[in-house]
Amino acid sequence: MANVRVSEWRKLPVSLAELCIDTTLRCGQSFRWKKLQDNEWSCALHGRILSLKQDSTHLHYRTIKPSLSHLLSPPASQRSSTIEGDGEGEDDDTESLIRHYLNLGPDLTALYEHWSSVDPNFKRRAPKFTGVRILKQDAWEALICFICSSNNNIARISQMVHNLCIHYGPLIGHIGDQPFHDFPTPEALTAPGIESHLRELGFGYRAGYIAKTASIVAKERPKGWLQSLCNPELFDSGMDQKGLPDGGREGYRRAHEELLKLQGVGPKVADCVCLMGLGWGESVPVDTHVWQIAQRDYKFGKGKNKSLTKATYDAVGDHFRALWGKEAGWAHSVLFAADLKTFSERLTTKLEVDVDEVEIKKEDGTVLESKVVVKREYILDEVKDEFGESKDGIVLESSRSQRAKRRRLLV
DNA sequence: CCTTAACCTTCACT
DNA sequence: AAGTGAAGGTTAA
Repeated sequence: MANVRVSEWRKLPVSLAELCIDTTLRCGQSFRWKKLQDNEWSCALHGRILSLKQDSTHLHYRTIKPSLSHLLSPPASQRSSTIEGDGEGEDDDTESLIRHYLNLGPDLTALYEHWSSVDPNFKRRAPKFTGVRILKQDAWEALICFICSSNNNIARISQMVHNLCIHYGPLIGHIGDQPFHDFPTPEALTAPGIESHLRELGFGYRAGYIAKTASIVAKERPKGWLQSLCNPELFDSGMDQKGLPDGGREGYRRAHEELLKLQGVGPKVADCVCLMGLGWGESVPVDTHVWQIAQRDYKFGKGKNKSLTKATYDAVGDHFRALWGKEAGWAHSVLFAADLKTFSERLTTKLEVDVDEVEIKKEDGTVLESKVVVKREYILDEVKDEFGESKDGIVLESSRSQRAKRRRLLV
């Protein structure tokens, strides 16, 4: 196998309120992280495989880098293994990469407090979704990933992105037999015949969008064009709404406008790129989920804003910017996460556990089998308007699958 | 400016 | 078991 350098585990002090990787890496803002083993997340970034895990007080990380020294390395007989120990010294830039990518600067606890103080709905929904941090992803990767996201679900988006990386991105290394590729460059995605190939790979109509957008970015835009749309200012505590215009700052509006000129990029995708790739905190992507949240909790969907037209789209964003302030898109992502089916189990709190003994008998009363069945009762924690019918807030089954599981037990 | 239909594919649910 | 609808939408008419 290839020579690689595996670093030791290192750690940064981070509380779960400031960052919860299990939520942040699954909430649909990034699509390449893989959970390989016991709560260890890995992804290829900037020429290395970065692995993360966390406990209640620290974020732990390590890297696997391809070794350049194999060109002049001693014969295998003189080495104990192909894996060398912690090769990095003081020149390791991994910590700064992590701080940047995970956007560890902002005081998330303070931000949650602010959003809670101005919005009772946020205050009610957010407690079970703490530690949701907006990542600073590569803008090009975010652009292509969110082009893939149209009319799609997170599982398939992740599969499509994986396919992109496998076929067009550079191989960085392996963990076990799992290959890790970095995200392909715009140039790589202008390869001849890429559209039909992507169609074969199951991208559907998005194949054309990706091919066209890659071509525009690689050939019709100056180098560094996408990065030039970035928010230049460092994060300031950002809780002042002063100086935040209705439609957001000028730089944000310009970035959004520029992105709309690409293929397969509408208002929602452009906002995702602005928020997660370009650092514009006031960007509020309004998708079907957020539209439903806006109707359910913020009185949208009536009168002038009956359907999600462009005008309504802007009105929803403006409403949230006025309510939450400069980092409105961040607050929006917390509520979005709270609405994902992936996390729906968190909305139900175990109320009690009943243990029943069930006997299976023949007609004559002979006991064939006796087993213990655990019956769970759930109460919806202050959320009484979704996830199943609630009777006085009490729901006997949290989901259909729960019901099916129990039926299986009883048979 | 608003409204519709078409667009690829997968998967859970009926 | 085949059919339907929705999944972090965008485009063209």
